[in-house]
Amino acid sequence: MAQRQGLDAENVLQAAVEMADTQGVEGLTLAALAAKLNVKTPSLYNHIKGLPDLRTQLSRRGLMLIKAAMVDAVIGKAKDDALLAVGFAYVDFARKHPGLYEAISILPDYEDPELKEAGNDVVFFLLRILEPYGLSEEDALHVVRGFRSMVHGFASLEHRNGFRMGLERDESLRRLLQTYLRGLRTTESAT
Amino acid sequence: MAQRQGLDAENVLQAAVEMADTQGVEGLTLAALAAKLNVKTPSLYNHIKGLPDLRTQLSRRGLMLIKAAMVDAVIGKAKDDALLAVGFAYVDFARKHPGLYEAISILPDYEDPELKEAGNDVVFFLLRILEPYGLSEEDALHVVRGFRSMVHGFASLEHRNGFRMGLERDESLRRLLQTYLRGLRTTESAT
DNA sequence: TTTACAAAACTAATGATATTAGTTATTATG
DNA sequence: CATAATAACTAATATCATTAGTTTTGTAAA
Repeated sequence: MAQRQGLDAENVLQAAVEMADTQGVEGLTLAALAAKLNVKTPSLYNHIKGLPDLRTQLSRRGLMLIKAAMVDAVIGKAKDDALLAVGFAYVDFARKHPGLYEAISILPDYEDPELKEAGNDVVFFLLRILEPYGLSEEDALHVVRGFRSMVHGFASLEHRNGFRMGLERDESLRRLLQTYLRGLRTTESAT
Repeated sequence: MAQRQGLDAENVLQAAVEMADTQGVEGLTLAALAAKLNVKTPSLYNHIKGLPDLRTQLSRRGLMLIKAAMVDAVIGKAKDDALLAVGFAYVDFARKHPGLYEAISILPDYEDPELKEAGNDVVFFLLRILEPYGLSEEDALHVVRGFRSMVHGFASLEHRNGFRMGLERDESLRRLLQTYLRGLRTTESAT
């Protein structure tokens, strides 16, 4: 016994991601993770600080990946096309990585500086997409909040089986975003 | 010892609501709840089936109360005014009862029939508010999904401290809903 | 090649939690 | 007043996370 399994921090995080995506964040326990890695639970502490730390790492990784997906989606697109693509990329990420998405949205540690920065990154990214609209800074920030609310709300409800009617879900998202964007065109900023 | 505390199911649920609203759903443990009620942990099992059951009850109670708040908010209002009021009632409920709101949105038991019904109730309520718009049934259902996504997303992000810019949050919500509603006015259903 | 050190795994122990079984005490009812 | 229902209790078990201290293993230096 005591065969080395060649674990390292990245290894463990990878396994945690898989486990979260299949079992949900609730189901990600150190006991189960250790079993998956053919190791006793305390051995994990050579690679992570503990469960809260692991969850924070999960959030960071998730935020990094979802931002990458949004950046990728927007290549070669501008204005409404770009925003629509970003919205779908966001929701698709949540579909493909439910565990990571939970980790993002549950946000174990509000004060983690890396998480704060990654969050701000996303906001700045959205602001840049909004540049061509020529909004004031304040207006743009409100729009960013609105956009985040829409896509997060949609992804979150969908994840929880909140949409039970037999109705195309992609179509619902498309209409939501397009209706909002249409409203934006006919806007005089505040009412 | 063994003084009766006069507990019953409603009592225990009330205490659980308070604890969830102050400590968060995570912080609601049977051990802490029992301590708050001056009772040993196993005594709680005379009034609840267990922790999962308690959480389900919390969800049911939350859904009931948030629907009541929305119904109340809409009295004497119609169309855009009504929808705006409902949106604000929803978000305000989440602000006043963060624990109950968490319980609603985490949805411990997808399959609980009472929860299903309460969820459908909310959808039907929204559909009735949409009646004056004269939408087709399909269009209306998409709008309901959109509306729920917006208000849930907003409430959820706000709850998680997702809005860190120093910007009026009520104003962000107002603009989000109004922009969407404006888009709805200029719509030809599908694109 | 051998030795020595760092790191990875282990065992053992502790403390929190939920849950179940079985017991005692209290209250209400016949 | 007696009895039955029930609310509370104690004791026990199982699952977690976590810490301390030990053993093993791999690697790098002598």
